Amino acid sequence: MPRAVKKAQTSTGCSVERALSLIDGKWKIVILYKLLRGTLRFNELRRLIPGVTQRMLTHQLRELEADGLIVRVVYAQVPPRVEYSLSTRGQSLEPVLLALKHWGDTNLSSREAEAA
Amino acid sequence: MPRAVKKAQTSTGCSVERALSLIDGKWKIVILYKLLRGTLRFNELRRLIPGVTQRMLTHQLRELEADGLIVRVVYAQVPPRVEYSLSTRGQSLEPVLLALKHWGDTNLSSREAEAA
DNA sequence: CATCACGGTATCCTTTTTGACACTATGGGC
DNA sequence: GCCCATAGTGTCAAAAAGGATACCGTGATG
Repeated sequence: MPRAVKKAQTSTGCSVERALSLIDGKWKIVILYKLLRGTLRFNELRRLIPGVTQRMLTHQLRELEADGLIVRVVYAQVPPRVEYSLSTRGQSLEPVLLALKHWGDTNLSSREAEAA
Repeated sequence: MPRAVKKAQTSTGCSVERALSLIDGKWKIVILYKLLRGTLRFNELRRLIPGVTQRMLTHQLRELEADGLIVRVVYAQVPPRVEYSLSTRGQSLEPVLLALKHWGDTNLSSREAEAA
């Protein structure tokens, strides 16, 4: 998303905007979506999301973590092992994620989505 | 939102992404949100959304129209009169908009939103 | 010894988005 | 005649986001 408003900046003030600023980013929703089903490691996410680069994935994960939507757990092992999972707050996004998916499934039947 | 995926491009294929690409843009959600309550004219929207510039508002409205989410009606008058309202498809987004707002209201109490 | 996997970083470049600002047509009001 | 409002458009430039590519350390594998 071009970018939503900077972190919780009460412009129009509405919570919708603030909410959006947290899930704004080309991959965030997908990441959250994949994590709905459970914990995943960095490269598992990478494989589940075709097209994302390492840099982008790292970047988006860090932002999600900073916004308290996901939890990052590092295991001091070699090779490194880092697990990502939804935080309580992230889990509370489930209804939104599902509403979005439902809408997409219902109103965007692949290509013939031109009928207003 | 920096930008979601280009128009309905089945990357991860998931409908969530496609749905997002339609509502991606710094002002789209707010516009749709304002229109939930009914038809509005260009300058009414402009006044309701502080911070948006004429160019941006026009731009976002055109994209929403192109995606079939809103309807634009021009009255051949002077001064010009253009009314915007949600299309059927746009209206079907209501659950998503509300879920988002509800989540925002519930999980983002202004500033103390740091608790994971 | 060379290579692979893991989970990143760092750097550079391009594309996309957004913002600033000026300009337009027309009719009415003063 | 001059100014106002409406609903834009056009151009330019800045900022932000995203992508490509290379590199790192370590231990196990072959």
